[in-house]
Amino acid sequence: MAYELALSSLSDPTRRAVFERLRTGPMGVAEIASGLPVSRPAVSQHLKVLKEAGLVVDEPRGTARIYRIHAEGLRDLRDWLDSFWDDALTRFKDHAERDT
Amino acid sequence: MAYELALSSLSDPTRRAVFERLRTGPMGVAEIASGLPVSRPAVSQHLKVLKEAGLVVDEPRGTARIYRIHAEGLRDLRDWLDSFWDDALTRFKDHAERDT
DNA sequence: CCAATTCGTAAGCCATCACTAACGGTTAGT
DNA sequence: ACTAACCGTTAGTGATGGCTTACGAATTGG
Repeated sequence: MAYELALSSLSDPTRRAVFERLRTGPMGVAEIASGLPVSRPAVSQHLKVLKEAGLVVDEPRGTARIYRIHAEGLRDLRDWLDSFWDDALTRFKDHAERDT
Repeated sequence: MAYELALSSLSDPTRRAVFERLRTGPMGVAEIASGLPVSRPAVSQHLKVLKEAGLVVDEPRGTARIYRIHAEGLRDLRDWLDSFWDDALTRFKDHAERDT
C-alpha cells in the first residue's frame, strides 16, 4: 500500500546516494552531506522524504540527529515486485497449457 | 546496474498505471489508453520509457503494436532491494555479537 | 548565561518532465 | 490505388521538484 512512496523516494539519484550512504551505518546529517555534491539542507530535505516513506528512522543524539536505514520500509515494494513474477509465471503456465 | 532506470520509470503514477494495465495480458496502445485519463500519445511516450528500461517488449501485429510486460527487467531492482536486507541482517548480527 | 554546534524550514530560482494537439508513416482491406 | 485504422514523433506549455541561501530552534559546554 505504501510502495508508491518508496518508489518515488528512491527515484531521485541524490536521494539514493543519501540512502546508500547510510549503508555504512547510522550517522548525522553533516556526515552524510560530506561526500555528496549537495549542501547540508538539501540532504535534510531528502531525509525528510525518506522518513515519510518509512525508509529511514531518526533519533536525537545531543545536538545531532542520527539517521539509519529502516529496511522494513522496503517490504511493500518488494512484495509488489514479486507479484509481477507470479503473474509472469501464471501467464507462462497458461501459455504452456494452451499448447497441449 | 540498470535498476536506476526501472526506479525512475516506475516512479510516475501514470506510467505505473500503464504497466499494471498490461498485467491483464498483452494489448495495443489504444486499448491501454482506453481506461486511462490520458491521451493515446501520452501512453505511447510512457511505453517508450518503459521499453528503454527493459520493463516491456513490443511486437508488430498488423497495423497495431502489441506490448507486454518483461518481468526480467525487474530483476536488477529486486536484487538491489534484497541487498539492503542482507545489510540489515549483517548489521543486526554485528549488534548482537557486540552485546555478548 | 553566553557562545558554539547541529539541524530543520522558508523563499526563490531553475531544470526536468508529463501532457496535449497536430502531423506523418505504415499496414490492411476494398 | 484509395481509404481507414493504428501508431510514433515533434513542438509547445504548465506544473512538479530539487537546489541554494538565509534564518530560526534546540542542545551542549564553559
